[in-house]
Amino acid sequence: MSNTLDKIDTQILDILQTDSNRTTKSIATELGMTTSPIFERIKKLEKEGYIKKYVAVLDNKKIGLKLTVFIGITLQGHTRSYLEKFVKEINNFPEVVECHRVSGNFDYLLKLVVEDIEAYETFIITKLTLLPYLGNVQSLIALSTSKETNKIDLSAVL
Amino acid sequence: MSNTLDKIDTQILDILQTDSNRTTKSIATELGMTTSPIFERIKKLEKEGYIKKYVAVLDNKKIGLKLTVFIGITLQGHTRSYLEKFVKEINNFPEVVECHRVSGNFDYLLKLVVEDIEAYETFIITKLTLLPYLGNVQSLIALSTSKETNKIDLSAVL
DNA sequence: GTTGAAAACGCGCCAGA
DNA sequence: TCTGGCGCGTTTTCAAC
Repeated sequence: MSNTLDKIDTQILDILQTDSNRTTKSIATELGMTTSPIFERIKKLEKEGYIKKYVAVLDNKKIGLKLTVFIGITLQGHTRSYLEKFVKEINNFPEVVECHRVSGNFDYLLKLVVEDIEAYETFIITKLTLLPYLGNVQSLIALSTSKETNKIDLSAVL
Repeated sequence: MSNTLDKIDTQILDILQTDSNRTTKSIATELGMTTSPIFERIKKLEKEGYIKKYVAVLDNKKIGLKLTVFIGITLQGHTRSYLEKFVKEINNFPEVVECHRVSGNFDYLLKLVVEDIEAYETFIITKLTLLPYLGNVQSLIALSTSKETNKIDLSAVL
């Protein structure tokens, strides 16, 4: 069980993060191998956690969630126990799809996907601003999105 | 072909955006139905574009891409043709996983996934700052990420 | 919508190299 | 570790209700 990925592994990962419904056979053909080793490698990649899960990617806008917003937050109190509580609360909001602790001009950066401006305001008023020790809050509303993927660049790690 | 989604559709979408390897049978059982209608609905959701694709979600850090960075960018020139060229260039960088045109203190917000601080600096120096008309550039480096998903909140659109 | 069943497909196993 | 092939299970399709 080597701890590192070879070229074939990264090629498999690259294919699966583009389309996880590809059959082992079609992957095998593309990589010039047979199904068995490809199958074994995929299972290994899953078992060792390189592949976390398989998901369907939905069309947010078509479904009715038309607005993406990023919110930069500065906190006034920084006690450890409070930070944990703050993060826990934030993570429980279903509108919040990402929560990062960041360095720079903010303490936290959130990414939200909501229906519209109203839903965004509702979130701010009924959820976010109820949290204590909130300092500066700055929103960046996505007017348009030219790229949005979670396909990461595996060529960098080859 | 109704233009809107009913409760069963959203339940199916919710299941699939959590785990796309669920069989139609297990979904049918969970929702108290038989496989056939579930199968038909899934195909319809795919065909009509509610489901865009199926992908494997990888463990960035385990694979060696340990750093997530958000970059806010202000441009100095705003001619339409330049904006299009700028976006096109940005979208071609494999490190960039998201590019949003935003309102607020920046014109664009990028999300990058790279190996480490060095790779980030390399990106800034050899790619980003070569683009003309670049104004203010501000980076937010993710120190830790407590939530990162693209599972959107379907309860809002029910 | 449901049921049931048949066909096609891909998975997973195994022996062999 | 890869090859190739076979059997099992599932998916998918297609009847009829």
